[in-house]
Amino acid sequence: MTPGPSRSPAPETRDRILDAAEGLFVEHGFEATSMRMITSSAGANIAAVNYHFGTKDALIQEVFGRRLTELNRQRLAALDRLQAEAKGEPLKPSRIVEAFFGTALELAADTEHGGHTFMRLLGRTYTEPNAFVRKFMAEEYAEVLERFLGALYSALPDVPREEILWRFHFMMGAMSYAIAGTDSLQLFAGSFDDADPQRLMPRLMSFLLGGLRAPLAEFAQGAVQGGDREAA
Amino acid sequence: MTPGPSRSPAPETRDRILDAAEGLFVEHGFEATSMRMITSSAGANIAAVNYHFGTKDALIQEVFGRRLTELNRQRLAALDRLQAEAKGEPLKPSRIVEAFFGTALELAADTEHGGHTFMRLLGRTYTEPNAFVRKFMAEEYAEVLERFLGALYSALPDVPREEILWRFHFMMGAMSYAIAGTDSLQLFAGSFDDADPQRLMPRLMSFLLGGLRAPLAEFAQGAVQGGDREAA
DNA sequence: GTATGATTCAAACACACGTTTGAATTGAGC
DNA sequence: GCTCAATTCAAACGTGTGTTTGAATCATAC
Repeated sequence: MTPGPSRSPAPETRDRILDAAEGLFVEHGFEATSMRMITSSAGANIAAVNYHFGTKDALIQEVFGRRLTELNRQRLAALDRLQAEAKGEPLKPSRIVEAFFGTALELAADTEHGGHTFMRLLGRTYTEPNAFVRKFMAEEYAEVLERFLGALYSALPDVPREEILWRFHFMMGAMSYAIAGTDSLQLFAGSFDDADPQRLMPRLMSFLLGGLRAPLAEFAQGAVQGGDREAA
Repeated sequence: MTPGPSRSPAPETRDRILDAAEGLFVEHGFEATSMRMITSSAGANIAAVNYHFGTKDALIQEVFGRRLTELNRQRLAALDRLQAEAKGEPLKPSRIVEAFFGTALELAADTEHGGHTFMRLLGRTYTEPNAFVRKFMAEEYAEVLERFLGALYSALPDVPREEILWRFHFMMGAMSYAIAGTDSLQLFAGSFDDADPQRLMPRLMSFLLGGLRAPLAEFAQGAVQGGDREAA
């Protein structure tokens, strides 16, 4: 039962289901997207999803897996390239940030092959409550985060590691919202005519680097008066 | 049917349901939280929620309404105070940002009366797919965003309004993730021992102001080379 | 052409969902 | 003590969920 494709090259039903699921997950969320919505949108039978993937959770995992693995592979490749070019010299923090977030933004700018759709989904999923999804994401990110945080630690030896960690967290939030929140929540009513992903890249990069370079906060209570140490 | 409380002062069942719902929504999300989970957690009968609120959507709306209205009232009061003190002088952008985000961070630092729980929920909800929730949030935020963005436009007359809009968007993302993502996604494995909300405030503020002040990006394609104009 | 494995299909499974019902219980005002 | 409205309760409503079944169809190899 649930034999799985043994040696056939590319049955297209499987991919149609993945594409349909990806789009519907973005639009309605995981829980609110039913298997019947997915299969009918993909023009497949309801039983097809269990035949090809087993369970709904496994389908979710596969929706992420096929894109996230590749994204993180590219991120690591970009970091490898940087470190190879540097030949032992310390890396510029801005280049590290570009390798991580720029790679993601390039995927988000791809509106033709579903990259944009996926990045919207990914952005929302960082705060997804579903335990299964969380666990999967953590595993998928473990190596990448270790490598990039390590690179930043080396590039900024004078900045406390905890500060770097927090700022990386802040940066991920800014990027995720920039991508996921633009067209989903119309809080900023009618104002994002210029949601062109091509233009998002330089805008966001400038903001991220500004935040990374901000003076380190002192732990005075109340209003923040930034110190004069520069973080980056 | 569904008479609603007409003139009684404070039946406690209603509040127990709201508190239980708030906590469960944070933990599992809206869709994955059932009425039975809520009422059993609140020690109430399953029918109580429909008696007091009518529908699940109305309950969700009330969970947000009771806290978000107050938060935004405080934000506007803080801006009023700033503008009164300035007596016509232009406001410092950093003060405007503090009025908006600092007020929210203070609520997030309140772990005793559920403020922290609520802010985690709020952060995730900015990207919530549910159409009903989105519409409600947009209405609830309309006035506050108009006032604060207007204040920033006046404080930064030389910066294109679209840039200010984007940076505000980025800032909201950084804050939301900082609050919502800390304990939900353990991407940064085991590293956030120091998740003390009191310390989050100065850290995040420094980052946000750094991003706001970052040089404006030029729209060169490819890697970002920030211009030399300062945004704030 | 027939055998074999992969895939599709209509139908049903048991279960959980949000909501409703109508009777019981409570509590204050007279 | 009685009245009457507010509230609680057990039970059921109809519907949609993820998943499973077993037969039908398809495609390939011999």
